[in-house]
Amino acid sequence: MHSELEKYLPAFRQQLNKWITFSDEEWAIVSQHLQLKTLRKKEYFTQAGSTCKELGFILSGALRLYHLKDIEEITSYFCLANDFICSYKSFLKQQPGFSYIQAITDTLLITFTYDGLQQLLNHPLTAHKTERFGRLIAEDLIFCYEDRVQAFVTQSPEERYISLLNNNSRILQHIPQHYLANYLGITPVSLSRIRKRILEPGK
Amino acid sequence: MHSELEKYLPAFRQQLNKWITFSDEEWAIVSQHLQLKTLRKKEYFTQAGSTCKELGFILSGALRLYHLKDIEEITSYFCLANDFICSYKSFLKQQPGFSYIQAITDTLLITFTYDGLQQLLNHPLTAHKTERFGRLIAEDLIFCYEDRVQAFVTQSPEERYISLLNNNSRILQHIPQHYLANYLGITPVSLSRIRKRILEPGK
DNA sequence: GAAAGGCATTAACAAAAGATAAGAAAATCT
DNA sequence: AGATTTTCTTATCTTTTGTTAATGCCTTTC
Repeated sequence: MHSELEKYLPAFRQQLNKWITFSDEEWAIVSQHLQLKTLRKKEYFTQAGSTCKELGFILSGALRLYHLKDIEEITSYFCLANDFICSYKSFLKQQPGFSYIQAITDTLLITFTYDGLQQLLNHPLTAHKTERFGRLIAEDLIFCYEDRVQAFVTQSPEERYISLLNNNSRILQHIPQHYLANYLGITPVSLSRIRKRILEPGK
Repeated sequence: MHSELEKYLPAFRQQLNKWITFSDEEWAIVSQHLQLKTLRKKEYFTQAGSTCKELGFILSGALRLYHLKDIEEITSYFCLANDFICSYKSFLKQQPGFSYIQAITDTLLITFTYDGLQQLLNHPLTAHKTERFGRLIAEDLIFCYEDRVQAFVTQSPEERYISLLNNNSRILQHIPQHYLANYLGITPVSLSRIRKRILEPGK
């Protein structure tokens, strides 16, 4: 039986080589626990109050992670193609989380379920590499957070926006400005002013 | 031969149970790779430009992590007793980092060297648990960063200070205010004003 | 014990950000 | 295409923060 999923497996396996390389034998086991998931624009990967049951890898599309403050949605992160996406605390502790993860555009993902991952962590043939894989993914996220916290601590909102322009312009494409403003820790109105300041250096 | 280190091993092993429990046999191997390290106030655990060679666990004392912006020191994090401390990116990639980690008070640590940890990761008796231990430590750090980034994105400096008072007052003791101000992403002058606003709600 | 340096507070001013509202531009829907 | 949201910009006003500098307190140092 050949599924839609199989079309994407080789590309996914290729991407995983950034972290870990599975042998054919190992891959046969790992790939049993993979699923394909499609999200239409505005659909949710996970929501506050529910437990995140999957770790996703984005084949195409974009997602945003947000929280509610009072009744306002505040976007704190974006994930694009070839990123992993997860409400980590909720997923790893298997307890209800506080994050919403929503598709910004139609999105295609490959997912591990929590149970599938536990099986891989306990299977003698895959335990070691899966454990290492989990560690490496977690470490990558730490590097990312280190940079992000450092930006908040050492830079002004304007400086943060400029470095986003220079270093991460991938994020800027296709993402509404008011989400970006949240990401930078400011209001949409303020981001608009910063943009104007940068574009009109005279005056 | 009995060393100073041995005095602290049982307490350390006890603390590690939060993450992972080593059998006596495993512990015999793990403990071979541990070292005791003392830092006097203002001494460095690691410095920018050099590669962080150790992962430390704080038995007593306090450290701050800071970066240089221009010529100014900006404190982005604190670690206290029973925390792990490391310049993670530099340590994990074994490449020169950009962080200074300095003792705020006299500090006592137990350390793993990078090489020691690699040996544990490759030793058949300890590989699996050490790999998992590394993953769990990394995950804890992620939970911590998740909260920190969310604070920057959803809260004003004043709100961040108030939640620090309520949730993390452990950090407030013994730590100079100008370091705290950096941690909150504001200037020391501004923190002083916030404190005044809170203490004098009238007016 | 006196001097020196570091640290928190306060003040005054400039710059930036938040809040609110209104209007323009763009995207979405039927 | 026309209509309806949604998003972005602009304007006004208030609040907060940054900057610089001065003061007083406390700790360290000799």
